[in-house]
Amino acid sequence: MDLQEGKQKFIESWGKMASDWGINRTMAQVHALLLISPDAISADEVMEGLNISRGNVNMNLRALIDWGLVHKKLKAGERKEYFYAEKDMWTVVRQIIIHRKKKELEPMIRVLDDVAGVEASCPESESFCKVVKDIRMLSQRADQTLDTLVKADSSWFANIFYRMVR
Amino acid sequence: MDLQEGKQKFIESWGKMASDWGINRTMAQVHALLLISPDAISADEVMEGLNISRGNVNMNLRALIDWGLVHKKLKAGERKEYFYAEKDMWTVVRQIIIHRKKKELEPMIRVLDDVAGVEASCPESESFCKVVKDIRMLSQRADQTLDTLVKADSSWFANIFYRMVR
DNA sequence: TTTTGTTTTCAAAAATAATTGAAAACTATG
DNA sequence: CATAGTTTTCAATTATTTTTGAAAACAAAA
Repeated sequence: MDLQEGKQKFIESWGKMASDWGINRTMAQVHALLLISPDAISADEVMEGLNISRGNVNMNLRALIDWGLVHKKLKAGERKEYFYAEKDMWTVVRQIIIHRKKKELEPMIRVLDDVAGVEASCPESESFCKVVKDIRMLSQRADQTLDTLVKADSSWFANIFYRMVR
Repeated sequence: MDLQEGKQKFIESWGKMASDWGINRTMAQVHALLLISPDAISADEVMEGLNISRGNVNMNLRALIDWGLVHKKLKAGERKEYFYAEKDMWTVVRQIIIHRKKKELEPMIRVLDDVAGVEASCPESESFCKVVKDIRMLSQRADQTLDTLVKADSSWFANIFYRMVR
């Protein structure tokens, strides 16, 4: 496998994984392309690199910036904008956690809190109340843990998995 | 909020969360319905409960059984099949981890291993090799950790988050 | 074997999500 | 202010995913 082929495979695979996880495939491919670019590149270069339209590139770069995974760079004396990816993988993981937690876990917890109000009438539906209680507890634990995780620093992160399994 | 409303909200919310995570919304709603049903129910009851077609119910029950989240129950003297959800949340989490790890993380790791072969020619693309190396290491760590997790028992699981954040 | 109740399949239809591309909106510069 | 380079928007199109429903397959009982 040569370098070009390897890059291609990496981009495709990153996109596939993302779409399995509910993230737009193209967004992940733009991310992958930037991750493996030594320098910041322009929207035109992304268009060309992935064969996608200008509008698509613009929207996905915007989303990536919103997720904190990509940054803008302005080159002196040039009007064009350049983009580069955050390459520190701990920061990438942290940003993804922050983003998805806010958009997905937190709303879920709010619903579970609401629904838990029904628990007053629990005896009449033990099954429902038990499930809500269990999932709610699990979600809250996850929420707390993720909060701690995102506040942790890189070296702590490097050890976390090791600590978990020891 | 009354019980009926609470159940409805729970089913919708579970479905929404699932589709955010790349899981078919209806599959999750069938799962939610079974989770909050005190007894095993038939495909007809699922059809009626969620207003979906027989084919859809059949396919999603099948998928849930494949994921190890739902089981079949045959009642003596009846030809109809009944279904009930696994209610132990640790088992639910474990089954989801097993399933998604096998279908998504492991193929990704295989691609990264392949692509890492390019590393031989690394000096000519430091950026690419560095990213692949970092993601590969991260994925392998996650893989090992998840293996340990799925082998762990329920009480261990109950403590894991606590241990992580202490 | 035939009938009847039930599950399964899968091509076609519907619903949802992503993409395009051209026009509008910006914005630096002359 | 006007021009030109660039980014942004978004209605229309295209692609993908999900759902339907009727027919086929299956299996227990008559």
